Amino acid sequence: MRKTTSTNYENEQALHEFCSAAFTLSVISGRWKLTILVKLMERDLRYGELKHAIPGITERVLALQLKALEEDQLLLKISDDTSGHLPIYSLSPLGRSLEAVINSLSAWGTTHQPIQTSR
Amino acid sequence: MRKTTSTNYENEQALHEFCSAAFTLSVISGRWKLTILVKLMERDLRYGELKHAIPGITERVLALQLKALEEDQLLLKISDDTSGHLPIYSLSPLGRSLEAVINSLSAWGTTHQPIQTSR
DNA sequence: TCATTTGCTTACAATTTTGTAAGTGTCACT
DNA sequence: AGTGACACTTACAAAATTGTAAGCAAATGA
Repeated sequence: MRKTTSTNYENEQALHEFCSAAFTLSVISGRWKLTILVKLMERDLRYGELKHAIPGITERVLALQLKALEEDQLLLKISDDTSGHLPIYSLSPLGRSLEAVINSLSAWGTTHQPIQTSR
Repeated sequence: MRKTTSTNYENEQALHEFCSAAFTLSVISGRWKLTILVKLMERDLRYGELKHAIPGITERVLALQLKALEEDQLLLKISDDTSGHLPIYSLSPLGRSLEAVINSLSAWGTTHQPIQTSR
């Protein structure tokens, strides 16, 4: 849980108020969030499918990031309680609206990322 | 200094290799980096000017973020050793090339950021 | 029905980032 | 020579994020 009484927290909030880019950044920042969003742009996925689609992510962190994305309304967790069972994660319209932002990030990275030396 | 032997570090590197958006994100992530970049888009500034332009930032963190931005080649630290004295921070062409990305982030934030309740 | 898979949660630890406070060296001015 | 502004650096601490390992309940499949 994050403290709401720290200088750190206050600084972040203040920045969001006078820099909307910083706000956007905070929504997509986090080790695996972008990857999750990109996967969900292709199609809706279940927890386990995400886990397999994202090598290296652990259960704990996947759950955390999904929860954060859900809290920020970028995705919906659809559990059909009446009949079905397994929940499915699906991008919300708000989540889909990030596509342009992600494309912009991708484009810059593709152009400017230094070539990785293979090992 | 960051450890290069941690799982955390390895995960980050791996992500950068297969998601260029994640790479871009890593370059602009950091509490005050965006703000510094935005200020420098307007005009070149000295350390002290940046400090005054960005309320809340501390000397230590300003120095750290400037160093990171410099290492990522987004800005130049120009110290005219021959005659002048005070170093000036100036965006590199690479730094300026981020303008489109930042605009994209700003646009999304402006449209989708929830209204702040004043206090 | 009973083991297995699935979708998580919990307790804990390592790592990373950010903040606090004080100090250092260079330069300018007096 | 002394004082102060400026551009940092250092030692330290707090906070935040990420990773490791295990556990657990509900749903599924045999």
